[in-house]
Amino acid sequence: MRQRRPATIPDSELEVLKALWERDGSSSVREVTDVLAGDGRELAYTTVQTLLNRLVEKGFVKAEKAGRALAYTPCVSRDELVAMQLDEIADRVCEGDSSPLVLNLAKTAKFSREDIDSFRELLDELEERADDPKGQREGDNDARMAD
Amino acid sequence: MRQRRPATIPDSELEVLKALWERDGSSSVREVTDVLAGDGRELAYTTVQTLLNRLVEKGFVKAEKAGRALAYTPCVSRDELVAMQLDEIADRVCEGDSSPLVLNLAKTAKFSREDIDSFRELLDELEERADDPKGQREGDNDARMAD
DNA sequence: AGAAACTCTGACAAAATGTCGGAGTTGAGG
DNA sequence: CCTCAACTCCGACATTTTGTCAGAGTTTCT
Repeated sequence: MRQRRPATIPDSELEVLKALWERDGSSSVREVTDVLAGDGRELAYTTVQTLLNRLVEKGFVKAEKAGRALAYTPCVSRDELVAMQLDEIADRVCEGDSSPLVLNLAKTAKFSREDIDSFRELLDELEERADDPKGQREGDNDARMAD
Repeated sequence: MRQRRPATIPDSELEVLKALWERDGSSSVREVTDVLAGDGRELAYTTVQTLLNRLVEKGFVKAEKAGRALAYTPCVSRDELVAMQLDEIADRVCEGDSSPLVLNLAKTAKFSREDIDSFRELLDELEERADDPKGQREGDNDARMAD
């Protein structure tokens, strides 16, 4: 039985997931291990493997047979993970209401002019959507990989 | 040694913290226990006490002598906790950049017309501030970061 | 003082985390 | 075909964190 995705990923697992994002497409245990090593994070091969498998159990990563070994691929983009985490917070702390999150975030974070502009656009879009509930656009998954 | 505030509060502790928020001002162990019981969460007195003390260790709650017993008071408001959590996510998942959070949040969450309007206002304010980097002091920040 | 009521300290089992060692498998070389 | 080195997979294990208390201490009331 698939373990429900716990919006809380432990540090070590997150590092591994990031390594997967850092590379493109799927990776083998060895490759991930190397990426981490390159990042100054020296971990035993088996350790990485365990972390990778835990990520699979939790549904964040998918493993497929690729020749002799398994190839691991992230199931969630950074954006999706963020979305989950935010949802989790809204649920746990704010009884599911996410508006407080946005307000809070906007208040404390420091944004650039660009950011502000994107938000404006987003708001326009949201308003339209509110006017026209039928026009729900779904498929624009733009997973942005800053870094 | 004071445990650094881990932006991650376990469920049971969160429930207790919520109970504290639910009441006003400070509360005794007994009172919190009662609030929880009233919420259908039946916990032994000592259990509540432990949770309360852990919250104190973690810096989310403050305990002061009040007569024979200790009076527990939340050190962080719901909003502050939310802010911390958001910060944590930005740090862990987005290398400290919080804009993705807002974008994501805005995209998935469902907002009312009012919400959208408040955001617009907020953006206006932010933009002004960005134009005039010199001193807009908003004194409504009562973030008590004790030790 | 004695009983009641309430608080505080220490304990404990179960689950989550961080990190591997060693068995099993497979292609290359003798 | 057999052996060796390389690599993968299956647990294992020590800590830490979480969830929950029982029993010792202490203060108040009568």
